[in-house]
Amino acid sequence: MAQQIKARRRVQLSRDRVLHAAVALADDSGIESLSMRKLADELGVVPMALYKHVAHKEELLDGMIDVVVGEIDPPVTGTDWKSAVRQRILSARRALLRHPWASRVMESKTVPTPVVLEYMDSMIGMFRAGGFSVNLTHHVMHSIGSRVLGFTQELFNDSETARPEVQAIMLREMAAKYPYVMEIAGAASHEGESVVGAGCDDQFEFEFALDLLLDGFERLRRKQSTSIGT
Amino acid sequence: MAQQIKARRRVQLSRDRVLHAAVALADDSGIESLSMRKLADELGVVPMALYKHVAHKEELLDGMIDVVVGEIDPPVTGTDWKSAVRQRILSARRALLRHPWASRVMESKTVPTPVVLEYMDSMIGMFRAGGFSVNLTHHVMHSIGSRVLGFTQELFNDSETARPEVQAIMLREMAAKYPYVMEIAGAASHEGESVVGAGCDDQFEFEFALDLLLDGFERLRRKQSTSIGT
DNA sequence: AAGTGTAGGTGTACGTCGTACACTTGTCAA
DNA sequence: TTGACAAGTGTACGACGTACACCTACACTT
Repeated sequence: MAQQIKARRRVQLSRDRVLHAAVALADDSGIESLSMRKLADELGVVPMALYKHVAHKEELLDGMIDVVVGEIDPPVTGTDWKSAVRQRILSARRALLRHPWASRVMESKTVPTPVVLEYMDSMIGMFRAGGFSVNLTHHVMHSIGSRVLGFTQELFNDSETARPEVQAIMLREMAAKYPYVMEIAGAASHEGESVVGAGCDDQFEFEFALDLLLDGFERLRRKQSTSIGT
Repeated sequence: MAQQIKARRRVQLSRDRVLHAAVALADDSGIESLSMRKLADELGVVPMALYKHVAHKEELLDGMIDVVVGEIDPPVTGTDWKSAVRQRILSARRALLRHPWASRVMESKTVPTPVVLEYMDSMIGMFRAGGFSVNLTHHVMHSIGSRVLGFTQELFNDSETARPEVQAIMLREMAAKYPYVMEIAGAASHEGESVVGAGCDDQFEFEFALDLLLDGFERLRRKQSTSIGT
């Protein structure tokens, strides 16, 4: 009784409530008009209250991305790699269409969150399971590029490298959690001194995907009598 | 003499100088730390002086994009469509690598500038000249997607439609300046009431490109003994 | 029942941002 | 010489992210 009268000062804030409110707000007012102050307003709380649940706005954005990525369906099982990958990518697309700001926010990030890495890892796993070699999978992931989400480009940018020892520890951790990601990263960077990244030739990857598309175009051009090529 | 002593209060500002200074600043401090005030500083001028040359920050960003797009080489002539397109896209890529902020800024725009439209138009023209039908060209442009620049997706978003009469005039103007763009836009929207856009099935386009890639992947997977598929 | 540590919400304040608006100045045509 | 007009200035305002000190209510011990 007494408890009920004192009652919660609303529903009680939580990281999750903050994140979901932020996503909703961005969905219908646009990401550029999402401010800590408006978000706080929406939650019936003073701006600084949010900082008990997220360290700063950047972290809020990270969390929002994780919410979106969390909406992507897990891989379907019991089919060939192709339709499994296809369905997954279409599910990702649906999530991004629901939250049009998301791809832009992702593109502005340099370091992926664990949730994003997890998604990437399982995506890579689908190709590996489908019989793709490590190298081929690597190129193929680059080809898909923004189709897989939009952040493939510079997954590992080595600009903010920690001290080697720390890096080694992180590496071991990562290898445990994201085996497929590491497999690819490792294959690409055997000779380089930096353990991650830097071994991947961006230019090559770009042209690989470009030529894949151009070859496809040429094939279509040559038989332009199908319904699609009219 | 007297003129020389009075002398220019620096080199004299101009829209061009403003734009290029902005590009330079974004290039080496990042787009998110580019402010009107810092830009003014850089130019040895008070912030409000900039507003005599650009209406607001949005227009500054538009101008900056135009500068970047202006750096893309014109189409080479006297080859087959494929290598012409290839070289052009690689040139676009070089421009975007020089200005990493550009693709992100483009993605945040809903309406393309004339310079961008001009680029698109000439790109489309290359496919048409290469023997691609209007429809096929349309799909192919979508496939290339972010590879062509990053703003293909919703070139014509019909959210901010003007009154029909105005629209008709604009349409005629556009048809004169960007014939290839209009050809494609027209083909895609014959039945819809809105004259531009809305007649293009985004989902279809997405799957078209996706399948093109997946088919290419499958071909590669089946003969994984080449140097690339190891 | 009284005390106390702590997680969660508050209030105030600062520096930065974009830009409205009123002003000065420097240049050139008449 | 005048005076119009384009270019640069100065001041000011509201919105933003967030540091920092504070308060408050509950979960514990004792």
